[in-house]
Amino acid sequence: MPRVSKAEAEKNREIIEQVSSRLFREQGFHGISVADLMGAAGLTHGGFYGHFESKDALAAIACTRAFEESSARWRKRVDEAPDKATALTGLIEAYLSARNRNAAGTGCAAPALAIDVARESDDKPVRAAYQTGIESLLAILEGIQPGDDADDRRAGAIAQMATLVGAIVLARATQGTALSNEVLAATKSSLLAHVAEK
Amino acid sequence: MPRVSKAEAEKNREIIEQVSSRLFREQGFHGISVADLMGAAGLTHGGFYGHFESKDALAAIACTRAFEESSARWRKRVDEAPDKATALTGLIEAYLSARNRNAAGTGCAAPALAIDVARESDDKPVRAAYQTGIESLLAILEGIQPGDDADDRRAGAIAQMATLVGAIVLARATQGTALSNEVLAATKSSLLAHVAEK
DNA sequence: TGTACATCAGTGAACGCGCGTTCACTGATGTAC
DNA sequence: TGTACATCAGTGAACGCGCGTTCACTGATGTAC
Repeated sequence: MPRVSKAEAEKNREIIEQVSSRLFREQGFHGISVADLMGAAGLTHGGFYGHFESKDALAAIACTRAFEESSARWRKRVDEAPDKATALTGLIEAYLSARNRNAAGTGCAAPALAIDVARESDDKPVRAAYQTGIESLLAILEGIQPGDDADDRRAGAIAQMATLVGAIVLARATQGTALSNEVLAATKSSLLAHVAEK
Repeated sequence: MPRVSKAEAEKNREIIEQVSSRLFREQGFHGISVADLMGAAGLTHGGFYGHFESKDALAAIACTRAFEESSARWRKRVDEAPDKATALTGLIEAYLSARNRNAAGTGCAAPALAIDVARESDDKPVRAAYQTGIESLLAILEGIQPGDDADDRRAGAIAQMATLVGAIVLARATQGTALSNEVLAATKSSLLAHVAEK
């Protein structure tokens, strides 16, 4: 069924991006092919280059979308919380849940794409997209840190981010073992204790 | 030059494993080919299956070796330190250095292979190798934690491990930017402050 | 509003390429006498 | 110690396959009149 309406073509592009954002997080940039991505979007592979310049270009777009998803979810949580401390503890608990560990495709982009991005060469567009994404998550975390000193809040947010990302990465690598649950539990209680102290 | 002596063949196998351990950490299990691994070891690709059953089998061996390298380095540091507290702070500082971030191939296997391992299916031999490796690093970290309660020491070691791994993963994904250095610095001072409190 | 036709979103075959793995072959090693 | 020969570590061509990307083609869409 060739020559679809302009509105439908735009919808198709939207679906490709959405599906890619999920599948790249699950399987990595090189773990899923253009043909599989297009197939998951209900299309055939040939039409891909009508929508995107290259697979690399789509990777950057998908990376940006994945971070936007996470940012929106974080921001919503912060807005709905009665105060900053509640927002922070709620965010930590949700992040370090079995649910988030088990669903790399719909979970935070930071742990899901980190190593893929690290292995891409500096000029690949996905690197800039990743950095922008991390900064936007950090900005939210900074906003709910305790304390008056902005530098301290940023440093605290960065350290928390590292812990959250590391815990998910380790829990996923050991998924299915007792250690995996232990990682989530121990990290969660450490972070929450640290927050409670302040 | 076919039919090399038995001793030389064993040395070749050793070189392949060593080179693979480095290159897998740098580029991931699927980021480097059998032919490239053999080439890096000074051989041609055809001889590979005389040494290993499959690329997956080598991945598990290389993963184990990479963790053994890290464990040996950690243990040496602990043995040479005047006390546990010094060992722990020294280990944290070395781990979160630009040097370690820049050298994925010779650095700790935990952050380098985590996402690769997470994406392998459960029955792949590399998953067990990764878990064993993590446990051996955790055992060392547990041994230099402050406090009398063994459960607390284990939980503390796990949380520290998550933070160390997350910081390196994030620093590598943002390598070349100011944020990358910021991640190392902020995480280091957070961990060291936390240790000093105890 | 209806007709004629240019546009172009999507199709599927094809491109060159690199992958993991296999295999017939080579010739030095290791062994039996 | 020397000789004859079986062994087998390493070579390089070849296998089937999947990859990212290109392209001639199709036929509904969108537009000019």
